[in-house]
Amino acid sequence: MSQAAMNLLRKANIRATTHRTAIVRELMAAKTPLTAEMIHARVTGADLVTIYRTLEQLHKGGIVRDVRFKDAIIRYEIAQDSHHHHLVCTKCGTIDELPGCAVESLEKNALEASKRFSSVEEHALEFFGTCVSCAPR
Amino acid sequence: MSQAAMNLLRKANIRATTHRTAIVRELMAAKTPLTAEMIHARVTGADLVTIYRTLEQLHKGGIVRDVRFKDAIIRYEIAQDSHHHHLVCTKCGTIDELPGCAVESLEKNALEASKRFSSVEEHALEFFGTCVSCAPR
DNA sequence: ATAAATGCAAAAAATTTGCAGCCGT
DNA sequence: ACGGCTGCAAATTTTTTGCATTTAT
Repeated sequence: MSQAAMNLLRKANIRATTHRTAIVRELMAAKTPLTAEMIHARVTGADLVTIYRTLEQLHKGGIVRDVRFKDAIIRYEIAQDSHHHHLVCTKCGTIDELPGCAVESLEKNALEASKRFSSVEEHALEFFGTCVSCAPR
Repeated sequence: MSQAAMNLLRKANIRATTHRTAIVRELMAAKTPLTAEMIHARVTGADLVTIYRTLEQLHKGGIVRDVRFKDAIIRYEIAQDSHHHHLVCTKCGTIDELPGCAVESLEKNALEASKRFSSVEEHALEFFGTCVSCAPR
């Protein structure tokens, strides 16, 4: 359980303290990306500042990646999970994780289309729609 | 010049005041999405609050769309411009606008892959890389 | 003992809200 | 005059920074 979280931390040369391990554990257990506030609510005892500082380190260490939806709040998810995208309900916020990603070729196209860039390393793709419970019928 | 801006506003039933017209004019002239702060710097006399309130209305009225990059700042661009995506330099922030979009089919795939959604109305796709001036050589 | 980790308080940055006055129709 | 538009001040929200204390190696 926590063992996997600790391994991730050690691999990134980040000391596996109690708080950090708990934070990574929550991220691993989550089915959707989490905000700092959400993690704070799930990890008792850790100050919100610690959450932010830990997330920053996890991000630099490549343990988590950041996700942006329509609000201006940063969400995080475990980066080791296979690269994927999300589908977000614009009414209730329900989040679905989509399997796989077919953007690789688009990434190549993007680079070819731009005269001013020499490489594309990353992309962010999110879908917004209406989930079945919010759909009018 | 401002005529086009006023037309856009009228079409959305938003009163074409001096500030609003100037805000839309700046957005139309910009080659990249603008933040509220950037617009504030370009439209003299208008309070930053007015910029925010205007952008909210423009967004609701379908005149602008919002764009998110890696920071937590909301950017806006004219929505009537053909749907496209951006390539952003992670080092210096240079922004390139990419022509066209081939995500339509992915959108269909997204919907098919999700059991909990009944429609996909929108997507956000941004590419992050390194521009030629930032590339090591 | 040395460097890192944490909490608390405060600051900063982005955005929103309340309210009173102004302005156009 | 009426309702919408705006500015100013203040509040909120999210995130960052400073500093002193605790903790781990």
